[in-house]
Amino acid sequence: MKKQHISDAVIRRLPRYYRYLDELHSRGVVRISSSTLGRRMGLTASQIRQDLSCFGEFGQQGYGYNIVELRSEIGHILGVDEPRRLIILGAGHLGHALLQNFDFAQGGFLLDTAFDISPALIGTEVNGVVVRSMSELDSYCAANHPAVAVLTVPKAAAQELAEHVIALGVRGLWNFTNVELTVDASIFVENVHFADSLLTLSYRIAKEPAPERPSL
Amino acid sequence: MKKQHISDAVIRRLPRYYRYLDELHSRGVVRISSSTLGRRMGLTASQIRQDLSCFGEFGQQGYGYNIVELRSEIGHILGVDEPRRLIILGAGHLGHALLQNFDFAQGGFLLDTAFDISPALIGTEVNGVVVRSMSELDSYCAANHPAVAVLTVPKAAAQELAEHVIALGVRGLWNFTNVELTVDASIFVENVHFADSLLTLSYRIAKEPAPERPSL
DNA sequence: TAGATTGTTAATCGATTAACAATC
DNA sequence: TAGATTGTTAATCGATTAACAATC
Repeated sequence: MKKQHISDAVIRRLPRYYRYLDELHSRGVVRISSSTLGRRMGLTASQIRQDLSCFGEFGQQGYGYNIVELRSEIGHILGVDEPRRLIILGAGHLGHALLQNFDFAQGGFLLDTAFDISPALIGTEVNGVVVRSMSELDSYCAANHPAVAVLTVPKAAAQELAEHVIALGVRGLWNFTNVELTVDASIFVENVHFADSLLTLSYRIAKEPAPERPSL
Repeated sequence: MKKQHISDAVIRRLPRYYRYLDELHSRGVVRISSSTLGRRMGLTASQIRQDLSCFGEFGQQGYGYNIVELRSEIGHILGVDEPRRLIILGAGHLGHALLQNFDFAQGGFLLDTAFDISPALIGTEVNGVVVRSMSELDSYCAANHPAVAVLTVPKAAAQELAEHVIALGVRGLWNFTNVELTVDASIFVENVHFADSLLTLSYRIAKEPAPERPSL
């Protein structure tokens, strides 16, 4: 039975399912039951069935789930088949690394432009994406209506730039800066806080005594 | 009252507290109550007091929390005052970006070496950190006992390399590759799955109809 | 002192797990 | 058909919120 409200916990598991089904598919697996998938992913079969039931009925009694079909359904739920335009703000080391390594198209995003203020970067092309001057940002947005902006600028520039692109119609921010952005509730913000992530690792290591190390 | 088991939800809020208290401190704020902090961070006062009470009693009735003191207590809980050695595996675009932008020392990590297999990178120095050949990995670990390895290698190399450094005594993995690592339960893995993160943004945008755009 | 705010206990809410009838 | 496995309802567990006595 389709649900009205989907919890954050469920939403965050969807990409994992998507990724894992992809891998199973590439290994030639055709179908899978919730119990097998659960065992493999470290989840309970109940949880998987509950999660999926938020969005519809994708399985078949006695058979399980067809992998290609379920993967495509989840992709649809995640919106990968509705291409949306995305821009990168800041083509420094991190922005550059994303341009080089990350497959935006696979997530359903169209990317053709990054923006920066550095004269050394403006006009260069990375992996088929042109770096333009921030001064062209307004006209680009007016013409292309990007839905998402990636914030890979210095911390100090983040809040102001975020407000600027929101005014230009951007609906979601992928925030790599180490600041808590303050924006209207209608704007979607997904934070990638490296420092926070590493500190959780630090905590776990600090808490757990080191196991006996076999003498080297 | 100190708690035995700390939930994951609490652990993930600690770095946020730490970061926010830092910001308040740098703005010259000396003390704060749980209700004010909650309002600012979008949490309830109850939750903050519950979270902190897992680790001890850091406040004072009628006064609230001293910011410098609380920040230092949380830093201690997170283990930032117990320096631990860290290595970067893979000095490509992403590893390079981390070397350039990320302050490992602030999280209590000592970093002096990255490893790569590319002859073009081996021997170069980035931000004071030397890139060495993977062939030196074993002897480096035997001599320096790094606690954490950052995985910024291609997907295909991740699992094998993870197992290798675990055998060399590494206790935590900061995994930037888009694979689910399979390792012993005693090893701490913190995943930074860019694709998963962006897909949650995609989902939210796909689900919520675009608001009326003021005509441009 | 009086007001403010803590740490903690109790109540509520939501998410996960278990159970099972339906059915492929 | 018989066995397997779904989707869903009910039970359990855990996390968040509310309430309040203690006390600075």
